[in-house]
Amino acid sequence: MTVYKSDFMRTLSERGFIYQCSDTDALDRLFLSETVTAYIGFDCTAKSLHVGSLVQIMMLHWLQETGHRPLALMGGGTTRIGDPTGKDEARKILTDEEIEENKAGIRKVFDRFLTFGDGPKDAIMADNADWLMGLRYIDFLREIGRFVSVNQMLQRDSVKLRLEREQHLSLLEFNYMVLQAYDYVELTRRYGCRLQMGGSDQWGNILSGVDLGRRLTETELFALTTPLLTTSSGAKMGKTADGAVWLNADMRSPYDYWQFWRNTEDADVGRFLKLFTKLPLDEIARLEALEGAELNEAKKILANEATRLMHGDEAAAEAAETARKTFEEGALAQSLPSIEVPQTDLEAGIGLLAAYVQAGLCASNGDVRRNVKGGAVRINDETVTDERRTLTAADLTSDGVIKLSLGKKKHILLRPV
RNA sequence: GGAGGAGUGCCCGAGUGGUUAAAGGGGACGGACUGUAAAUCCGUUGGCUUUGCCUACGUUGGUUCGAAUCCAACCUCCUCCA
Repeated sequence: MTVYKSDFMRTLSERGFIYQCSDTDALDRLFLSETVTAYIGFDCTAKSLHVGSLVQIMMLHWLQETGHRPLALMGGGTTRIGDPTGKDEARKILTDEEIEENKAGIRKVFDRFLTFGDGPKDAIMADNADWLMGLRYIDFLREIGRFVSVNQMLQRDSVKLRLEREQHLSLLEFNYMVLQAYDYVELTRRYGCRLQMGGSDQWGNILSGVDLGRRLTETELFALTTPLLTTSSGAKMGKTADGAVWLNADMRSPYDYWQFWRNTEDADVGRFLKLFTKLPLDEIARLEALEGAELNEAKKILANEATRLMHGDEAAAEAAETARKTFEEGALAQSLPSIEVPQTDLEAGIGLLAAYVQAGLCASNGDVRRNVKGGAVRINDETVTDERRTLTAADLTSDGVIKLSLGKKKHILLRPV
């Protein structure tokens, strides 16, 4: 491993953030000599970012931590195009309202990890809609387009794969990387930005910006990517049956977030501790050296720390306590995620199928039926064998709730109101 | 512009008139085993008011008692020719 002199590069390197970099030595020197502004772009394709973006967010956090200036770029403009990278086909076109709503949701996350303001080291949030929306086609082609090589674009994986897989690629999507490249230049002009970071899938897009920057601003710009995050058994990070592991609390509760980290595979514990917590490396080394069941302690610490960063001390402690009661005591924890149903509905009797679908434990009635057959459905810890069972006030426990479980790990409380 | 080939479920991929909600694999979910892990084994994997009905094999129409399978047009991709 290269030994870096700057705090930022050393930290990133030691903690496993670096996958590719356009010029590590020069970048290291840059970080030693000045306060560097670096950016990462986030498209507004959903109301929240998910754990897949967390590595990126942590990088911005470390950037500020080591005395530099992070810039979070909202893709308010580029989201109107849709990044073809890694996609088989164009995503559906989002409406302006959806994009604005998504942007608002995504912004919230950054307040937890960055300090914004007007000072020289305060983080900046920008939106590429500000300069992309007003572009004029012919002007843009003449000023920027002449410096963009189609030959090079065709070599980029995002494009090449599409073509090789015999899938349609529209001019709209093809332009995405040109706009991303232009973003980089624009940020260099506006904020003196010198570095763009991103996931490894963004390497091509980022380099396009570096090339364009060299031609237009005669400044050396840098590119740095993180490794694609997969679990040791090869699955993509953060993708589960119930979808992505969202960061926003209203889309995935702190308890479920905590559980996500608690269920980390053994082989990933050390790697994740380095990437997703701020624990000192010697402490991490101690934790990942644990073996067998003892590793569970390390997983709890991982869950605690990751949840703390995301949702705060209180939420993390509560999630840990809920998990302890549920899994270690087998007791009913009042703080499990819950859904509310009107008292009157309960008195009338709620169908098992409806309850599970409403709780989000199953996708459809048929899904519940299948799980009943498979013995996965339990009410108040008793296995249900009759799919036509109804839930009534008689099912309320002494705590006044009904515990719906799917499998061993998913529990939702049903609360009458 | 011309000739030929292709488009199947979350993904890959078989199927070329009824027995096909569609083989097989992957993934995912559930069960067993464990440590709320991995690996392994087993089961499940379109929806619904479930002995039935509805939706689904690029899109839209058509032929037929009956179509993923035949025909037409369109969309997209590939190969060759101009």
